[in-house]
Amino acid sequence: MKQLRTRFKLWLSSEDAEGVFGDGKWRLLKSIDAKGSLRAASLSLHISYRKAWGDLKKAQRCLNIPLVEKQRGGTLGGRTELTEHGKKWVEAYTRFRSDIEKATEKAYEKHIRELVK
Amino acid sequence: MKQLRTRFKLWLSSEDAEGVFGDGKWRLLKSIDAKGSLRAASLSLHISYRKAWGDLKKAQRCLNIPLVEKQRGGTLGGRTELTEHGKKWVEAYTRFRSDIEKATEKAYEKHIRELVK
DNA sequence: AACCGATATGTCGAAGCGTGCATAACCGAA
DNA sequence: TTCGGTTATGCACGCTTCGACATATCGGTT
Repeated sequence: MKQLRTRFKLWLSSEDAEGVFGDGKWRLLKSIDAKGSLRAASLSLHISYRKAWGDLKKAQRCLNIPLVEKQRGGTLGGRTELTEHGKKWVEAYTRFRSDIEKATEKAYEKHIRELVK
Repeated sequence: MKQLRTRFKLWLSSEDAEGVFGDGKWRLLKSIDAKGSLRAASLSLHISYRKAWGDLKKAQRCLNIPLVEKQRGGTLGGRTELTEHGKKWVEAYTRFRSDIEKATEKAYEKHIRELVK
C-alpha cells in the first residue's frame, strides 16, 4: 500500500447559499492582502481574473459584509485592499482552518494509519 | 448576518490518484453493508447504479484491497457484501470522520462564531 | 429451458465550473 | 489628451461529473 495523505475542503454555508466562504475565498483574500490588487492576486493563485472577481463578489454578497475596498484607475491602474472586516475574517479563518488541519492529521494517525501500513 | 453552518469534504489520496477513499465511498460501503447489494445501496443513496459501481471499482483499484465480495446471478439475482477489509475500513473511517467533525464544530465556535453574530 | 433480478460496461446528453476573449469604464501620469 | 494598467462584466467554449439508457452476463428457481 502506498502512502496516503489526508485531504479536505472546508467552507461555510448559509440557508440560501452554499459557498459563502471557504478555502478558496480565504486564499484569495490573503493573496489580495499580500499583493494589493485583484489582478495580481489571481495571477499569484493561478486562477483566472474572471473567477477571482466572481468569487469575491459572491463572498461579499452572501456575507453581506464589505471585505475589500476597490478602486479603478489611478497611478497603478487600480487597487484592491482588505477592509478591517476582511482582515478579521482572514485571521479568524486562518486559525479555524489550522485547528481543523491539526485535528485531521491527528485523527489520521489515530484511526487510519494502521490500515495503510 | 444569517446563521452559518460548517461544511467539509474529506478524502484520502495517494501519489498517483486523488480520490482513493473519502466520504462518498465511505457512505457507499456503509450502505452496501446495510443492504447487501450494490443496487439497493445506490438506490438508498440516491445515486445512479452506474456511479456506485464506478466508485467502488476505483476505490478497490486505488487501495489495491478487496473491499467487497460480489456475486452475479443466484436466487436474489446477485449480492455484494463487505469483506473483512471493507468492514475495517468503514469502522476506521467512521471514527476518523467523527473526530474531525467534532473538531470542526469546536473550531467554528472558537474562531468564527463571534464574527457572525 | 425460460425467468428474474443483480452485476458489469459503454455511450450520449445535461449541468456545473472555470478559462479565455472581448469590451467598457476609470483615472493618475506623461 | 493619449497611455497604461486595473477593475467590471457578459459570453461562448471546453472539461469534468453524473444520470439515464441500452445491453450483456450470470445463476438459482420454477
